Amino acid sequence: MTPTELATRKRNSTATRANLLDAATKHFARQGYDAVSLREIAAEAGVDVSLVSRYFGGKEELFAAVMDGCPGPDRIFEGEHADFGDRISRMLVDEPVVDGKLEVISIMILSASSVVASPIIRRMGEERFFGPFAKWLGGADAAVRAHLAASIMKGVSMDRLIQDDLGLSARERVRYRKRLARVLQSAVSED
Amino acid sequence: MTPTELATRKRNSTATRANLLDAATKHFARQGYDAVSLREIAAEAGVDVSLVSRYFGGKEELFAAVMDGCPGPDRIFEGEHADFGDRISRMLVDEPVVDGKLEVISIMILSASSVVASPIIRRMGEERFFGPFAKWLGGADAAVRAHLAASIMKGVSMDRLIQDDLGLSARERVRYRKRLARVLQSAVSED
DNA sequence: AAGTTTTGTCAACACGTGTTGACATCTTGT
DNA sequence: ACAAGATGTCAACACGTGTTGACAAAACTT
Repeated sequence: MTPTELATRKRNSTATRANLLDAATKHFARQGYDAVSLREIAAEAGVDVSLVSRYFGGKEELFAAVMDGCPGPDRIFEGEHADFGDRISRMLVDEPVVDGKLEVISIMILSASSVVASPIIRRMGEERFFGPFAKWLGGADAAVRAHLAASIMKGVSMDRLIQDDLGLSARERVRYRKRLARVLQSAVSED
Repeated sequence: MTPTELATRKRNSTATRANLLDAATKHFARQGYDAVSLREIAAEAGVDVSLVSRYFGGKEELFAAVMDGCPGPDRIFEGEHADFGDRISRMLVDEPVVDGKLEVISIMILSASSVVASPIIRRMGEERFFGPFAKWLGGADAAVRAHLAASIMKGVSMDRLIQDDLGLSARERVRYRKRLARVLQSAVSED
């Protein structure tokens, strides 16, 4: 199957599979596991619902595939350790929270209440998030520092999901961000 | 209606209303708005589902009533400002997260993804949480400091909801708590 | 060009949901 | 004691869900 065929074919299983995955990622990041119906996802991808079960096995496996494809901490935390607080606070407060690098956090937050998504989140979070994050941090108590920083990040993201402007004025938001930068840096600092 | 009657009557509307409210609070704090069915709540209260609609009007109004009855920040933050970080960190890390004073936070977290519960949370959170919290804190930038501290509290609570032991050993958890205390105190400090 | 496999659509299913109205039973006032 | 109102149960409803199997059309193989 040549690249040309990949683009010109009317029917293309790998392409629709990818479309399904993209649509699922988008919707899960906005509404969470339970609130999203497979029909919404399929409609967004432009295909029938039944293809989800055919290609992924079911809703649960689709969710696992989405989590698997999300950007890991290596893509999120790249940069200097000294800049951590400043860099992440800008990302958390200024960037859109439902797509881009923060997508995976949104999904974790909005799907935490689901009995079926929760175990997947716990497993993936440990394997692909806390583990690499702690390793990236290094030093003493790396796991503790990673978990605390991750908790703070989730909290801020959640408040932005509930209310995008955090219920603060633009001027207040700047002060919020600066304060958050200091707090995050302190959370991961080795002393 | 004498107190004796209140206890001896087989049928007591105010009592069943209270039972319904208690059961709803308990279940919403454990599973969130969407995941809980009215039949579960009614079964826990020992009555039929239809009474929910009769007494509260519907699921949405029941949720609003639950949020209304939850302990406010006055019950959560009572104490000295200098002890804030230490006190709250103990509460967040050591106490059970699904009942007691933290119930309202659990409900906010687990129901944030619901399209119907989210507006109620936003409204109640502002009226009965951030507002009083900021007033309790006092000083410059009180709203900013309150929001940041609340974000951190939610993040930690969420991680405990996903995994009660935070995925840490008992020894690590102690260090996590100490670090969290410092971070929280720094979040609300006035300088 | 015919036959076979892949890819997508459609209809139906079994289930659970919140809500509603009719009915039964307890409680109270006269 | 009897009627009236309050309180609770039951059955059904309309709807949306994830999943499954039969069928149609496209794409590939020979």
